[in-house]
Order: sequence, then C-alpha cells, then structure tokens
Amino acid sequence: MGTGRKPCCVQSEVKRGAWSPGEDLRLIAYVQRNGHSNWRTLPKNAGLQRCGKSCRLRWINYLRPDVKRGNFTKEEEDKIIKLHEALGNKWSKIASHLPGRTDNEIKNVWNTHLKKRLSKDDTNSATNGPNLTSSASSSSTTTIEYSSGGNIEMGNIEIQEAQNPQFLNQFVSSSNMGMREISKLSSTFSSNNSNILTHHELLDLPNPGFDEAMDIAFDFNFLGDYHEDDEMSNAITTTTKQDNVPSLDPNRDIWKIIEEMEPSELQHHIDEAAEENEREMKWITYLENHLDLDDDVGDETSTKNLLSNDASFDDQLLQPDQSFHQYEQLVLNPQVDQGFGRLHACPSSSTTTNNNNKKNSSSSNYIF
DNA sequence: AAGGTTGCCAACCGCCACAAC
DNA sequence: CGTTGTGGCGGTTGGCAACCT
Repeated sequence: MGTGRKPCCVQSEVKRGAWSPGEDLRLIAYVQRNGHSNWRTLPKNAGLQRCGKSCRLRWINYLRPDVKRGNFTKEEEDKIIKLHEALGNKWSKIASHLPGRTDNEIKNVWNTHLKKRLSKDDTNSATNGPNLTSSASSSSTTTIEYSSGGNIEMGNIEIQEAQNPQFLNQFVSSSNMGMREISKLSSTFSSNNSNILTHHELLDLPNPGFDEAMDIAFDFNFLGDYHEDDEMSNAITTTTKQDNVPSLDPNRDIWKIIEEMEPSELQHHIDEAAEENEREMKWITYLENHLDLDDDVGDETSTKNLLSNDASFDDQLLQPDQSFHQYEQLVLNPQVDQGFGRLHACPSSSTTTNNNNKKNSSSSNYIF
C-alpha cells in the first residue's frame, strides 16, 4: 500500500444528513461519559451509524455545552471584521477570539452577512460615509425578533418584558421551541443580567458542575416520558413552584430543564444520577453485547468485559424500570425517537434570528 | 396559483498538519 | 525517516422556506 488513504468511513454504511434527537442524545451521552479521544471509533462505540468526522462536527458545532447560542452582537461582528482583515479566512483562528463561537458559524455569518455588509459599506462610504449598522444582531440589545421554526412567532418583544423569567418560561412552555431557540433566548437574557442561568453559565457553577448537571439532565431525558409521580419531575416542579414560576413543561428541552433547576436541587440528585448512569451504561453495553454491536474485542471498555464483571446485572434486567424500557426502545429502534422528538433535546435546527425571519427550522430540524 | 429565485445554514468533502509507530 | 492514522480546517453543497415574478 502506501498510496492514498483509507476513507474515514464506508460511505454506504453511514447515515448522512440531519441528525435526529436520538442520535444527538447518543453522542452527548457517549462523549459525556467517555470523552472523544478517538472520533473514528466513537460512532461504533456509541452505536451511531455516522462517520466519525460527522460526529466530531456535530459535537463541536452544536452539541458541545459551551457553544454560545444567539445572534452575533455588534461587538462580535466588528471583531470578526477586524480579525478577518488581519487573518483572512482563518475561521478557526477567528473563532478562537470569540469564545463559544464556532468557525463554521463565523464562516456562515461572514459569507451571508458581513461580506455583503462590507461591500455595501464600501459603496456607501464613497458617498455617505461608513455605515456599521448590524443586520443580524442588533435586535438582541433592544428588542427580540424571533421566529420559532414556524410554530410560534415571538415578534418584537420589548426587552424588559422578555427579561422577565416568568414571561420567558410561559412563552417557552406554550411554544414548541427547541433547544437552540431557547438557548438563543437564554443567552440573550443572560447577557442582560437575567437571573436565568444558561447552559454555558452552568459551566461556571462551582457545585454542581456541568458534568453532573448533564448527568441529571440525561437521567431525566432518558426517562423520556414525564410522569406526575416521578420523583425527579416532582422535584423540578417543586423547585419551579417555589420560585413562583409556571410549572415545568415536560416537553421542554434538556437545557431548559437544567437552567431552571436550583443548584442545590441539582446537587440533591447527583448521587442518584451517578448510580442511574452506571446502570444505564450497563444496559447499553448489555444491549450491545446481545446485538453484537461491539466487536472491539481488544477494547478495554469492551461491553463484554464490563458485563462479565457484573453478574448481578442480569438480575436487574429481569425487572427493567421505566428508563431502561425507554432506552431499550431507543437502542433497539434507532429510527424511532422514543419521545425525544417531544423533548426537543438538541434540535439541529438553526432557526436563526435574522431580521427577515426568513429561515425556518424545518430545513434542518429533526426528522421525526 | 405556480414556478423560479434568493437567502440561509447545517453538513459534507477533500486536503493538510502532526503525532505515533 | 517514511508511512499511516487522526484531527482539524476551509471551501462547497444540499435542501428548505421565503420571497419574487
């Protein structure tokens, strides 16, 4: 050999196109628990029929917890323009100067807004002087122009009203907003001294940390369905009631759930979550074993190895609880997103907040 | 109303740099 | 030092909805 390179994946064997919520959850769950030391083997280990590169891209650009959502501020746009002057199309370098922004996002913003704006400015400056009015982001500082994927339209909401968490919660509850949409709002408000905690702000929480918060969120999401008598749900509901905000809508997304929980409340569930996570992992590996999905014999994290060390697990499986059942369905029927569509866990939707509200989420939303 | 065009962005593709062996 | 594998980067495309004619 020696010539050329092996393709990173067999094209015919991998799924392409928009990511489903189930796939997102698998990827998040896997990366949260195992990291992403090897993107090539990750899809197989995580039970994803995706190219490793595709997984990497999805994680880096959308699922990574510290990805900043929301419109680019005028400051950010100006920064991009300046950096682009200095660096050219070095999007990753530019992105490194803009925390939470991805190179892909910056590249898109440049190509769709800034480039045009600059060329416009050039012609304008010849006659009227410079014009630095932001097209895509100026809304975030005064009003919010928002379109939620065709389901509900927020229109122009004065920031004072929109900053009210009760209002936001109500709005979110009554809509079918997905994670990105909610996150965009949340990040907008958080930058305006809102008391709503965004998911990236959670990263800074001393206790619980983000990983733990994710664990909580996962436990909740893996349960799939909401139950009135579910302990977790009650805890969340109690929390929101204490805060005098509307009851938690079970259809809300993973981040919203995290964002609305008191840190102390989160902490309360961490230990339980850790246990549950362990059981879930064993369940995944058990299924992998039975479905013969894991053929990494030499892999130290091999499911078969894990299982062989835990004889009691088979006993647990005799009476799988609700979460196991839900997860079983997800794993066994990856084409069916068991309730995750309703959860809006991490829609791949873009639904950006451009002034023309032209972009609808459906082009890249989850396929249900 | 219908067909064409435009705007947008998530995802893909191919190449490159670098580390491991 | 050459080969190979992998992650990362930048350019490009696919596909959808809104807009236009």
